[in-house]
Amino acid sequence: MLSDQKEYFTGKRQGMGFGNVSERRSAPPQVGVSVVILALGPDDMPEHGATQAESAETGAGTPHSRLWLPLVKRVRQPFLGTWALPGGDLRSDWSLEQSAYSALESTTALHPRYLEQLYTFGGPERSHGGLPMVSVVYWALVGQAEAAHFEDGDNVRWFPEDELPPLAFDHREIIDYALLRLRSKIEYSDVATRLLGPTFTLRQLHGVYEAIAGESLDLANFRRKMLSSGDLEDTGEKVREGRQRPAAVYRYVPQLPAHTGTPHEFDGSGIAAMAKRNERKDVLAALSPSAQI
Amino acid sequence: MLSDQKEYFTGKRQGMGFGNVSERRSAPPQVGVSVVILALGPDDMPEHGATQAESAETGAGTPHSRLWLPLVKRVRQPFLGTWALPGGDLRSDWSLEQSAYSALESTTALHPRYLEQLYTFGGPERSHGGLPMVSVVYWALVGQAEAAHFEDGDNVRWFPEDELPPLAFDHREIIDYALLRLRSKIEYSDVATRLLGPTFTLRQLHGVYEAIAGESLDLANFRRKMLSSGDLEDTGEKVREGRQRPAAVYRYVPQLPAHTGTPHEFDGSGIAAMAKRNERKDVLAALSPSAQI
DNA sequence: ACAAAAGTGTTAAGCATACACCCATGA
DNA sequence: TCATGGGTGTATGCTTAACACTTTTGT
Repeated sequence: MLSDQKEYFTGKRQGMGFGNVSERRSAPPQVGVSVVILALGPDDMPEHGATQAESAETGAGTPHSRLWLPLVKRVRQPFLGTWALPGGDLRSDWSLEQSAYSALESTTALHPRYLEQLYTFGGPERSHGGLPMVSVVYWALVGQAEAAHFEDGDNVRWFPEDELPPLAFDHREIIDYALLRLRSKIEYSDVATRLLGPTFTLRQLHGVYEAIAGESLDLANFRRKMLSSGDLEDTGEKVREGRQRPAAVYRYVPQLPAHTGTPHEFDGSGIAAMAKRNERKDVLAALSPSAQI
Repeated sequence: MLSDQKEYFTGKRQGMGFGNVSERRSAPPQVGVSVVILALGPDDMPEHGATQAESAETGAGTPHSRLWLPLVKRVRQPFLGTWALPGGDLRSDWSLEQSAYSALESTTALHPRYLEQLYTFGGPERSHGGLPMVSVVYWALVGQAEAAHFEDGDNVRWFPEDELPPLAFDHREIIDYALLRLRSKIEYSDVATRLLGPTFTLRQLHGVYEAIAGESLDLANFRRKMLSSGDLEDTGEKVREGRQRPAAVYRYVPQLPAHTGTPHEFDGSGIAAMAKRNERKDVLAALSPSAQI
């Protein structure tokens, strides 16, 4: 990741004079932040109409959208030229969340609808010749509309979750873990809504669940379960996705603003500050998760 | 942006002399590790026999054991003299888990039966005049027998979870979060067994669940549920706790060695290394969790 | 009218809960 | 033989899952 490479060179340049290997080994590690950014891919975007119909024909394959994530190409050793997670430094005058938000924003120009600490990775085996590095990793969800821009930059490119290139450091395992967390969390949390826009039809939400869970869910029961949760509010609008009967459009309105399982997330204060700093108040409103551990 | 950031920080670090407050604020924070250590308290230790019977008489109060945790008294500013979580430095030649294990062991001389990363805390608001600090926090469970020693040292003391003294920094919130995680995890994981010894009766296990969940569970149903999980193996032994019929003794034997929700825990390799280093192989065997996220 | 998707109803199976009951043991 | 905890049986209610069915819309 970027921060890994950076620290590597920082150590070299700064001339701290590591006398030998053992001295360097026992020195405290550097810290950085990385982000696994997830968004629904363009495969079966309902907007694209035709794709939807023909993919439904396919017997065996799942006609679901896939998850995509942006990676950045490393411009330094180790792993020069290899794809890696977006990352950056930890600033001590920012919260961890803010640092993660900043890393996300500066590499992808996206604004997440969800941001949560994933895990902190460390240990000697992940340096690969660089300086020892502890990475506080966050994972983020980006809404459909935002992610639709999908402007692959020169050093940033989106990849589907199941067709990842070789990755630097232990970033492959980190991504796998993020996907695991997402798949786990979708069953008892509201994260699915964060991959769509602020409003959505039940069929869209159903599609997200199926895409992420990887199994097909009875639409009728899904509908009932969702509606009985009381967290979906009918906007009154109707939208036609295909050529048939229009579907009701819902908005996610958490009834009990419970915690997500991580501290700091009772409110989105960290995000709020970030959003404010960047004059994007809408992000603020979108980020008030409600779920259980 | 990232490269801007990098140069920025590189320049700052090089001199090592932080000129003023704003420069110090933007410098990268230090990293450390802390541990929330939990064990069942001596309140209603089944071994003590008599206590068990009389506490059952008490109508309103819960006769359950309480959770206790060891705290250390700070010998530096800020918060000099205040109780705080055990902690230590991160060594770059150790895994995070090993560093946590080491911090735990060196302050309490205990060997945990469970160790898992809790969360990483950071941000400017937690310094309180000290250096900016990022704390990778682990939580640990210690078995009944181990914890029974309970030798309060000069600077280490055990406190019951519901009678904590004022704590340094944000350690109170950290502990609360650890308890939240424990209470959440006990419902779908095997963590309860880690608070007892390697073998236990169903009644003992039931007691742990009640103590942690805070609600009373039907013993008959609890028994069925546990046995039907297939993770309990009858050792064939019988033990009398009171003066009545002896109870069967079980051992926890996870059927599917699934993951706990955190990476690195698929095996207890980090712990294994630590245990080996300290010539305590039994710890190794005890640490192979099986649960879900 | 027909096709396709939106949306509702109905029933069976499974699981959790409550609690009645029998069994084993020492005093 | 009695008290106490160990251990089993069973009825009830709720949730889940499966799928048949009705409704709405554009063609």
